Amino acid sequence: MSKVPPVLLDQQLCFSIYSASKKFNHFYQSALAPFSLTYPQYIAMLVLWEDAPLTVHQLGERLELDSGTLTPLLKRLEKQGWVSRVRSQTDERQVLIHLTEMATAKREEVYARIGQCQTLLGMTDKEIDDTMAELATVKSQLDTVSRQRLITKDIDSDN
Amino acid sequence: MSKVPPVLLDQQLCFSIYSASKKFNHFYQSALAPFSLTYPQYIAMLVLWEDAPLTVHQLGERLELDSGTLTPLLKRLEKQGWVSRVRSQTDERQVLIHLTEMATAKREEVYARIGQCQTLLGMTDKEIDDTMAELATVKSQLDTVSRQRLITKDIDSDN
DNA sequence: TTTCAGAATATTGTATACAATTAAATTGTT
DNA sequence: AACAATTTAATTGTATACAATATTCTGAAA
Repeated sequence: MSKVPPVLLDQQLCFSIYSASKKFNHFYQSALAPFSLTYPQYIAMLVLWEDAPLTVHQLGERLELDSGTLTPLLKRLEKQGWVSRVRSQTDERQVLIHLTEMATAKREEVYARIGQCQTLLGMTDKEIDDTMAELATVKSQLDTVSRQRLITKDIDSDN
Repeated sequence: MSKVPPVLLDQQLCFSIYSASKKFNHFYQSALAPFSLTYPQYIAMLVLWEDAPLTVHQLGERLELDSGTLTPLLKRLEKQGWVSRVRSQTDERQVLIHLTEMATAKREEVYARIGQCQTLLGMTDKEIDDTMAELATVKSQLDTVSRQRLITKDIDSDN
């Protein structure tokens, strides 16, 4: 009975976003190649440059990543000399992520590189703000829906 | 000398997109849990429902994924009964991905589920179109820039 | 036809992601 | 103090991504 409309990949907002996300990844990954930073490593550094030291948990809240992702990522950043991981004295459950001197020294250089990337992108501040505003709408919808004990099977019943 | 403006995570379009992409992933992943499809598996099925059979290469062009990602993904889809992978008779380099009967049978059911997801998202067609249009702009910029033999180190020189 | 450049897929290695579990430390309650 | 509940990181297992390489096959040129 039920004749449901076809779902075309090219009309899916999710794929649009998925694809854009991957392209941005590559873009920054190559722009940051001189620093040997992957994109997730780069955004971790951004947060740390804003606010270090931070616990793994605090960093994870900003990046929306959990320790399963962050622990190995931070170990790699440590091995490459960007951060140090230090057990907190006051609460031994926590690990504090500190910037190294190298990280502090390279901050401006990375900022400058990112500035160039933004220039290359060639979007006006307004275009960027508008796009981010639309994405914020999408994200808040997704959060709301996810929180609402998602879709129950029985909505399907048009058979 | 050079005082470069700080780079704040929350003002980065890339992070906005990265974050939205992950949320969409979870959203569809849970919506499609009854079918045991991950998000990348789901978009692969979408393309196949449009056009099967397709070679790995053709599928990869639509999804912007290479064989390094697709080969194992398709093996998992095969194991779960969604597709069959068949060496082409006419060109033995190629592997044709066919839909199984189960996949054909479940198509409408999945389409219906996605329809519900779109309803839950609560965005108008116009909002979705507008957002996708803005993302298309971003993506074409990223493509252009990437194609242009990317950023040379010397642009940095403001020291 | 032999050879060889190019094409298609698979494989290897590295790095995310994230659910689920574990382990250790802390807090709250009695 | 004792101990259950919670919190924080780390670990385990599965699934993407993607660069780089290997393998096999095809088609074109010599």
